[in-house]
Amino acid sequence: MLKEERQQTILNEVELHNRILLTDIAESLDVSIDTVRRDVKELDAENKLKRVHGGAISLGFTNKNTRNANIYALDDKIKIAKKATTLLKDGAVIFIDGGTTCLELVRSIPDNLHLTCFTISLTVAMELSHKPNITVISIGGQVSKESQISIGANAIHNLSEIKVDYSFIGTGYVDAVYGLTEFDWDIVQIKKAVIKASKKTVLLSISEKLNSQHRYKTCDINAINTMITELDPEDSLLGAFKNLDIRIL
Amino acid sequence: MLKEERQQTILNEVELHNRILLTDIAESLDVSIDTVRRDVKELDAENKLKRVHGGAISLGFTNKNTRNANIYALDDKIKIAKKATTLLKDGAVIFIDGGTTCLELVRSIPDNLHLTCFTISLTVAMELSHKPNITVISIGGQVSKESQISIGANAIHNLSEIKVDYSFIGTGYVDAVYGLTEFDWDIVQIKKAVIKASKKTVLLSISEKLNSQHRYKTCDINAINTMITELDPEDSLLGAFKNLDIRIL
DNA sequence: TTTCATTTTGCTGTTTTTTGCATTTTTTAA
DNA sequence: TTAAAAAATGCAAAAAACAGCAAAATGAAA
Repeated sequence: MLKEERQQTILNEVELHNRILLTDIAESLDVSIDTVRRDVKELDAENKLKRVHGGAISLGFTNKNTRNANIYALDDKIKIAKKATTLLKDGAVIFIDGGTTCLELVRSIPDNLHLTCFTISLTVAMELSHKPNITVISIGGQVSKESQISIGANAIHNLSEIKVDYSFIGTGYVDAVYGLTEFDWDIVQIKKAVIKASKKTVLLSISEKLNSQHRYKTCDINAINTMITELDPEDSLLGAFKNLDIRIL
Repeated sequence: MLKEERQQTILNEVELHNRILLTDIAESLDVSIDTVRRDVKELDAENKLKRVHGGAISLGFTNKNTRNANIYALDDKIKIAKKATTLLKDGAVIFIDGGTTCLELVRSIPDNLHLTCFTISLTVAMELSHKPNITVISIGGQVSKESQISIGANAIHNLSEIKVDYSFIGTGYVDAVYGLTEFDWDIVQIKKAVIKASKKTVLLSISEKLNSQHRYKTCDINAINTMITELDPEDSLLGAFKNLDIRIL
């Protein structure tokens, strides 16, 4: 077998599976592991793949890392945000949660819309304040170091005194059976308060979060009036949510 | 499983759910917790995520917007901030105003100091939340578009229910005779509430603002306990403040 | 075909990396 | 303050990488 041919095979495998093990390749090509190692070393030098301990991975796979510098799955989140803006009516009073998806919603709000927006998120409040025609009201409270949102009794109390037309919330995990769940107890408490303070609740979630769950429960899935993902409403992934009393966008 | 692959999975989970537990990851990837811990340590060193006790959180959440590009008279403000930190005692409960000088104060707070900080400023709250050992409480209210601080009746009411050891405030204009004045009516109202909520009030102001005044009055100069400028306390520019009941730093 | 220089390959022993475990120290939360 | 959880530390086994070497393959020229 020619060296060129062998290296091409290695590249193929890498592109196909995003990663390979040197031992696997050596076995399947029936050459010594040293040969494969040297091949991979060369291919790495030619920037055809990335050499790692024990194998190699495709460049496309690692480049994801640099895109992470911005926002994970940004395209999907923009798609969701766009759909969510269709629910916004001029003059409405709404609540917007923290998180990157909700931040995209803020950025997608048309400039001509007059809104009153409540939020617990410092980042969202900041972004909203740059928008014209929007009255921003921040809900005070202890600031969570991780997520930079107001949590705790004070925030919950403040929420108990308002009633918004729509709330747009994210979630850590969502499942058709187990409902909305979170990693963090405090976050669950605040989200419960948000839902209670809303006439209608809209869940924004990328499809990757569907069918996942965690420790603490925010609410049953039917506490949500509308669910928005980046998928087409008819997508089979949303099947489990179809027969529930939820509007899917 | 390759190390790179594992780390990519960890990053994915972090980006997806904003935070993860090391134990969860260890279980789902079927590796020891030590391995996950080391991975997260590396990823943190590469600034791909933020390592926290027990897990990791996404940078998207905590990433500070480094658009604090050109602050006017930054050197002076840093000087003032440094002086102000000498007033901070471990365990104190303080209020920090908005504005760039106060922001520098936040940045100057030593990491070993334990403080409870109230603020009406979104920016200050954000910056404070990156500091260890500091409990941050944001005062909610309508968000002023210009200054990104909470104003209005709600914010004032919230302030009426607290009493802090020290408040560190800025001002638009300050004069030995006319006291602290502002351009903006709403700001004056909120500052009055802040002063009322403080045992002691510290004014941070660059010397350029001395001997200037404007339309609306916040308070008389003797409502201030300590005034800090970038000047030497003996500087002749501070002469007009010398004979008043103010400590000058 | 033979010869000879060059490249490629596989093997050996050594070094480095990775990983899991046990123990100690630190952090966190009650 | 104390008890539990997590992090740090040191260690050892296993896997992989490396370096050097010699055999094998290749290719060009005689």
